Amino acid sequence: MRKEKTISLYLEKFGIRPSVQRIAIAEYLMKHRTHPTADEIFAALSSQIPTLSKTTVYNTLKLFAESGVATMLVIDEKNIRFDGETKPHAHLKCKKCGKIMDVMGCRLPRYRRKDFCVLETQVFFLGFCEECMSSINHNINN
Amino acid sequence: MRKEKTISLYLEKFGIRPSVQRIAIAEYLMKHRTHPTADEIFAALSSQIPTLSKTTVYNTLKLFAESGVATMLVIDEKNIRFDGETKPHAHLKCKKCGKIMDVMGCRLPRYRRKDFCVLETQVFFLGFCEECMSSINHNINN
DNA sequence: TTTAAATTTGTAATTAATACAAAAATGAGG
DNA sequence: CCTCATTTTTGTATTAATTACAAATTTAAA
Repeated sequence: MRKEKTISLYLEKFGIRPSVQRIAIAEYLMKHRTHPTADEIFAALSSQIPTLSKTTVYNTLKLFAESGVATMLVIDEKNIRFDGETKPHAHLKCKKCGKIMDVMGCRLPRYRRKDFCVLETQVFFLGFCEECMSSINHNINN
Repeated sequence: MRKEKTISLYLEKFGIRPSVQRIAIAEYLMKHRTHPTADEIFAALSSQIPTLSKTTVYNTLKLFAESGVATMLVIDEKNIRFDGETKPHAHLKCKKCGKIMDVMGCRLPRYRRKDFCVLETQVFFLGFCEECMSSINHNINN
């Protein structure tokens, strides 16, 4: 496939040797903008790659995060999530259903100080999504 | 002690009945601006309250977070941290030593959209603190 | 084809957090 | 001062995400 070739080249740009597993995980991250957990990625890919191991998924995601292919999102108290979009952007998180959404059009704050070297800025807006908001209203009326 | 009285009244304002354990945990959070984990709080208080149980610490911190006495900080991939300062403010986190520091003088971004109700905004600046930066420089020179 | 290095896999271990039920403390009424 | 219901605390057992580690497999180069 042409797509695999593209992802291979992309990974190589970050100094990562492409493998079937790494390509599949990278492709999953790019196609699904759901900020998946390692477990979700494992579940989604294990039919496609039956021998896939959960450890490989963990190792690969760690490698991706360290080399800049993906971002590690520490936003959910249960699991670590991963984001294939590496351009800086903010996130929305629903406090009820846990859904995480991208916010591309919001300028991130800047901060400088001499005794700290800022490399990355993360902005999370926590609240209620539309569906959960209406279900809360419904409950109040009962 | 007078301090306990003050903390009692503070907890009651949030609808929380004061108990020896709750007062001690609230006091710890106010005195120590280190964004401690449940385990750190447990370790620090168990000499003062020998019968203290880790479950109580977890329960109390959850109660505090739900009622607004403290903020739950999901910033570290290992543990949840808690912050007794509830005024909105940003945080710095060192990627090397894991230290978390407050940033009081940085305006948080605002974001509105009709299909989401923002209740809370979290801003994290990740990077290297002064000590870790100099240790990295030192390693490069070796 | 051989061999070393890199990658993947599976299992076991670790550990933060939660569930749950018993024990203890608290507070109101009598 | 008792009694009883409610709240809070405690300890143990469980859950589940992540990591450690070593064996197996794959890859790439000589």
